[in-house]
Amino acid sequence: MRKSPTEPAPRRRPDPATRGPGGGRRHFLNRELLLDTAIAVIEKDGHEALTFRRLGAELDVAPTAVYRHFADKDELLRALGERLIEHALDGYEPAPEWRRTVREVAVAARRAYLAHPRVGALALARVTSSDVSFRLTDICLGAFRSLGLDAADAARYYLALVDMTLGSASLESAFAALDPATRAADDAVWGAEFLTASAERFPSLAASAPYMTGAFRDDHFEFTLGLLLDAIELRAAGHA
Amino acid sequence: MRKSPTEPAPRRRPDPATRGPGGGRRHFLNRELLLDTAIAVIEKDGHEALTFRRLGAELDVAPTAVYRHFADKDELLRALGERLIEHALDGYEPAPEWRRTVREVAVAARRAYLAHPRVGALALARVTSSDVSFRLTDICLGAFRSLGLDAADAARYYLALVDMTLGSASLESAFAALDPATRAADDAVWGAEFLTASAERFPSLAASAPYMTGAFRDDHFEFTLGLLLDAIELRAAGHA
DNA sequence: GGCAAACGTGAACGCTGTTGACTTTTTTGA
DNA sequence: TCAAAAAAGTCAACAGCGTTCACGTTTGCC
Repeated sequence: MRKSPTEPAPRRRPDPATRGPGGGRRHFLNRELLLDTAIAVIEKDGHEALTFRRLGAELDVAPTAVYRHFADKDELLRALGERLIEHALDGYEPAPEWRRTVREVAVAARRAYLAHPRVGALALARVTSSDVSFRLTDICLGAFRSLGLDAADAARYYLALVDMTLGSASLESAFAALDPATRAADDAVWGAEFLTASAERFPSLAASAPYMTGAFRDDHFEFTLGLLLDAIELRAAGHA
Repeated sequence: MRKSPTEPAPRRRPDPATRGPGGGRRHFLNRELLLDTAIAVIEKDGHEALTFRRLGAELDVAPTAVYRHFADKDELLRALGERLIEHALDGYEPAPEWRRTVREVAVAARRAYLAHPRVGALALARVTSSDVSFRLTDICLGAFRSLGLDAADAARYYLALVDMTLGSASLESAFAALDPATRAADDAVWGAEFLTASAERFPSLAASAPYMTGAFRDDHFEFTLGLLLDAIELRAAGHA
């Protein structure tokens, strides 16, 4: 954060004799370029590779040039989330069936928010200024309204949907950053250890152990989402 | 990570003349003390305050002493999650009613995993070695089994429950680390802007805007959880 | 053409997790 | 009982990150 101008940081001035050239206005950097570069970096090397230094290297600029376009990293990440949503869902038209609409939006949004563990939280922290996001919210609320729910209930179910979608993305994104050895240990151990070790003490666990994998496949999220939509449909029917 | 011993780091040796005293075995540090200190730090100042230096300061030891007890920060965080679960749920006995059981476990687990955004992901990455966690998994699976579900279905619903619970914790934990001004901006803007600005373009959004807050209250998670449990109950009935 | 604004640069800061050699204390085994 | 090994804590330092601030260059405006 930039400090109050009344309190200059006690920092040694660079020796003018050794200071190199300034940058000047080159007029090729802009937010969109930075964001698209950030997306490419994440897709190639994961979200932990997204540093200012990396962005600078990719675009042949000083890392600090990024601060001319984004106040700080959180602002970069917020804008990143919005851009990913636009890429995925700009121009989206609702499907004829409400469930399909909500599913398509949620699955795509989750995929977008997988980019970085903080993106979901940042999306929730500030009302977006993006027309695409407004429109998607409107579409989902409209889908719930088509079930006969009033505005307050539609909002409540929408927030449940958001919590689940962004939560799943946040969790999986954090998981993806763990080192592969840490992650890989899981499946093998569930399979081996509990078929034999603790069947008497934990019988339900022993019986289900072979099936306790796959929490992060896309179709697993869609399964959970389907449960949520079942419940919403059930409750809406109860309102009628 | 400690490197292979075949490849010493090219680092300048400290001048023996200036090197002070080593630490010796004082036998008062242990994992439990470190974990409980970590918990206290997080509760007092939030998860970003949890650094090795902070732990060292709290216990009057060098920060690097922590490495004698935990291989790295991830291992500390994993152990932290397990300890929090033990605090919350050790000795838990299932309620007479399956929904209440699952709800009590999920709400308490979510509360534990709010400690740090990475704890949920770390919990998923490795099969726990904690009896408490095994037992809780067994209890939840047992609750689903009591609905007449088979072992594979019980596992699938359990994973949905885990995804939702840990996801919600991960998201909210990340949200909690944002600065208060970023967080506070949200509610005011939902209230003001959309009652007036875009009602024609986004009618459902405009109607629901006054209700679009409160995503992070505990009762909101319980509402979403209730939806999930409704759906599980409905699908279990379809199996009968 | 000169000045102000915009934007990029470079040096440096503060902070974090981490490494590896050293020191001190405790434990072990003969 | 003593010496050696093990355990555990210390210290100095590293690499890397986000960030700040002063400087330098380019562009746009009057």
